[in-house]
Amino acid sequence: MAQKPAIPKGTRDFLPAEVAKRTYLFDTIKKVFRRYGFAPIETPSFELSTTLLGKYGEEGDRLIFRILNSGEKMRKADLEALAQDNLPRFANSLAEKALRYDLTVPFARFVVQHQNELNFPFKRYQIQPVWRADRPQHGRYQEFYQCDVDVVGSDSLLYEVELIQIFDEVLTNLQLPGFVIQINNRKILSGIAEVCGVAERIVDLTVAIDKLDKIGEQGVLDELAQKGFTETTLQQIKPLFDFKGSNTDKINLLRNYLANSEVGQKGLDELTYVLDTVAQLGLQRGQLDFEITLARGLNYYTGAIFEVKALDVKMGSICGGGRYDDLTALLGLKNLSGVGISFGADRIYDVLTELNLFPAELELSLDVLFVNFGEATLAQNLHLLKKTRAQGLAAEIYPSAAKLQKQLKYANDRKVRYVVMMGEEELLQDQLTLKEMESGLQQKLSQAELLTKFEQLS
RNA sequence: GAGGUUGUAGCUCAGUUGGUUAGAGCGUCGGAUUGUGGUUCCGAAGGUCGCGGGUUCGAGACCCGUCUUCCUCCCCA
Repeated sequence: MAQKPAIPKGTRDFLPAEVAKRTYLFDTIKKVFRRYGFAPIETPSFELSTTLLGKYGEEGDRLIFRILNSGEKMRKADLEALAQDNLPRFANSLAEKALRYDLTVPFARFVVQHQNELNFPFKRYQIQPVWRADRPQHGRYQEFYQCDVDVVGSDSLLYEVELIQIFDEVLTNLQLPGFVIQINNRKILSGIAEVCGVAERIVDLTVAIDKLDKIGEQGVLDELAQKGFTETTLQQIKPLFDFKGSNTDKINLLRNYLANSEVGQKGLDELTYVLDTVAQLGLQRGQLDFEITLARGLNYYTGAIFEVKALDVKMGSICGGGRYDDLTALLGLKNLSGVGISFGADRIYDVLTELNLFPAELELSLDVLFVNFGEATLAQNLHLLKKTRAQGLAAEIYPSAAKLQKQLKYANDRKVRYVVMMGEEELLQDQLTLKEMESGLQQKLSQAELLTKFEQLS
């Protein structure tokens, strides 16, 4: 009966010390977002299933958490579909709502719905949890926060540049020592598919190429062969494996390789512009790499694709993003291009923890503790406590006149900076004892002197 | 969704081929004569051995199921 309570797999509780770190992380991110002119919005944690389904590809649909219909709505269950073993249709009839899978699709819905209330280009940021019915692993959770910035209503490549600057600024501000911002362009990938004569199979092609790092050239070829790509196609793909060197080297090789692909050339133009502009402006700690094999990213990307990886840690991508030209069209609003990126807060948290990069002062939760010496001195302590709080310091008084030893141990555990001791001894001399916990030094002060000192702190 | 792996006090882990009241370190709490923490000394509390079945005279150890952990795929932040 009295079983130990538990939480679902892939979810976590956050203790005060963890929340302090997460707040620091979110605040650092928000500060940069605001500086680039983005304003926050929020959307519901669950959407209508029809809004989400079909936007993330087949795999994506599988990972969407569905919310079971309740009450009378359960009667809507499509038993016929079940009888026919059509599980997807049956599932849809059981759940007309679902937890959001990311923040981009709900944002697209938001834009379509509020198009007449928004000014374009519309720049928004959004920091909220998302849910995925994934199998948990290191750095993969079923509930995690994404921090998204997106612009819709402009196809200007200046926004690609701006978003790269945001990657660089946020991660630099978080003191991350090294990270690579990988960039590619969906149009280049389309060009490759076109040149190889498999334009309609771009997804299978790019998904396989994306694994080059992991499974090697032969692995990629094997996977493609297995998926039914012909030997001729494989031969046309092979040269790509040798496209190495600097960003410009790779672009030059592709210029030639994609000579007969209009869309491919367009992709290279876009990429070149972005790379050149960023190079002129310079980055702080980030390194911007054109990665031909970068193909991931959801199906709805149409232009630039981004992915960021932290150096020296075993962790998947910590950020992602890209341009999507047709996402709002799926929801009924055409000709509205958008581009955006997402910071994976929980993964970044894990990286910062592993590299020990959180500022130490985040642990300080209480500035001042007043020792409780009992009824006789309580009123005067409470008044001084009130004045201390009025100065903006976090202060409290111990709830009972426990032994001094215990009260100081509490102060120590709470990592309190100062302890004020104002008992009968001190009050007789119209003084108090201020103890600085870290050094252990104590001094006698008047109440006025104490408040003057505190004023300088806050 | 596929395959593998893990689960013993709050935490990190011991626990011999199944055999008496399941242990340690750390942490927590209490104490070491009057108002001084982080170091030391003494003491105490705390475990349905993830959960549910089964095998056995007997199971923390073996079997099955289930949940969870971590890993490899798939996919992704």
